[in-house]
This record gives sequence, structure tokens and C-alpha cells, in this order.
Amino acid sequence: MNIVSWNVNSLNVRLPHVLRYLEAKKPDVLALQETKLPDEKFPRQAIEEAGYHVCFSGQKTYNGVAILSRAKPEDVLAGLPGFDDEQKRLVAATVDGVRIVNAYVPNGQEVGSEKYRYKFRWLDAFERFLAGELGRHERLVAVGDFNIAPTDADVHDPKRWRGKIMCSEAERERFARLLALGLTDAVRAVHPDAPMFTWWDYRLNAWARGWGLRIDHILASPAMQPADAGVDADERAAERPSDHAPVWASFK
DNA sequence: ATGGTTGTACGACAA
Repeated sequence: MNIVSWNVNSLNVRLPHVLRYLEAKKPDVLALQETKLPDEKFPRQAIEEAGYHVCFSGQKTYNGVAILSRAKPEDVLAGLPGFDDEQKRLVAATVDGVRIVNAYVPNGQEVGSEKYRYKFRWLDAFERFLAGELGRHERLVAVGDFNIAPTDADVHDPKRWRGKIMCSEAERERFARLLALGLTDAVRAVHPDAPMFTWWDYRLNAWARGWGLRIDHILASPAMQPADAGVDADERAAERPSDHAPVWASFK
């Protein structure tokens, strides 16, 4: 089973990229974040014509998540249970017996800000939710834009980013706690040391300079052993790209 | 250089 996560930063703009990607890579599951579309404007027909089922939870202008899958999604859930939130950041579904959890974790804007505090409240609820899901589903993969670079190996310039948003010790501790639930970081399981980034800021010519962070992740339960994993960084070099590249993992 | 770009939507905010 091939599972991909991609923050597309507007599915309106990136629909051609997504359709081309589906045709080229034929993943079993493609989880999208930042679709920025209300549900009534979701391009369901184009995705179904490409041979995929889809479930989604979106809103106008901001956020929005979707799961595209070859097999029909079952037990679809939108939003974190017990966490009342207008922001559409989570959708989960069971695909081919595998529980797929697709998250767009809040960015946090700046360490110490109100949005930073919201990020931690959201992560609190997310951790509780994942613990429950792991109790119900032996085969589980949690993917998405976590907006956290787990270690300095996931940062182009650790000194420049030290203590900054997505790299603070408090955020990294929360990410470590997710792994402590029994999840494996699939990319790091396959590539323990290699610098691998998934996001490059649109500003400052960051892509051309190699100024990236690894903030998009695929976390797998013990029953899901990654056979291979990587980042399709060439998507960041495409015409009118998202600022994120797809991250993928294959499972036996 | 506390810089810069993109998306949404048409000013300002989020990332």
C-alpha cells in the first residue's frame, strides 16, 4: 500500500498538479491539506473520473483536508472529537482495512502567540484522539502537515531556526509524544540521517537555495512496517507549485 | 536586509 501526504495550498490552483500526480504515481491513498475549499465546491467529479474515491472536510479560504483513495473510504470522521473547532483540520477514514488519519496541524505563527497556544490545545486533542484510534485500529497511518520539524536533521539551517516556530523544543516534545504512542516516522525509518525536506518558503528564493524544513510526516503503527519512503521534491520545482512537496511511504 | 511570495479575494491575513 502506497500512502502520500501533500499540502497543496489551494486545491483550486493545484487540481491539475494533483490529477497529474495521481496519473503518474497511482498511489493507493493521497491525503491533502490546505484545500481551501468549502465542501460544496470540492472538485469531486474530476477526482472520481481519475479513478479515486474521496472524502473531505473543508471551508472557504483557509484549512481543509481530504483523503483520496483507490478503495472506498469507510467510517469517515471529520474533526477532532471533543474539540469544538471551526477550523477544518482533520479527516479520518478506513481504507482497505487501514485507518488513515489526515491532519493539518495549526502552524502556530510565532512562539508564544495566541495561535501558538491554539497549536498546543489542538495537539492535546490530537494526541488523545490518536491514542483512542490506535486502540481501535491495529493498522493505522497518521499523515499530514504537522508544522513541526522533529529534529535539527530536518532543518536546512538549525542555528537560524533554533527555538523558532516549527522547531521549538516544546513543539518537538509534542511530536516525540506522538511517536511515544507507538508510531514510527516512516521517512526516518527508511532514511535515518539524510537531509530530507518537505516545505520550502515561497519567499527568499528558499527552494533554489535549498532552505527547507521536514514538517510533513507519515507515522505508522507497529503493524504497518514501511518498505520504502521519500519526498517527491520535484513537485516543488513544478510550474506554479505548492510550497510543500508530497511525502510518501509504501507498506507491505 | 526582522527582508521576501503566494492564495484568497480585493484589504488584510495566514502561511
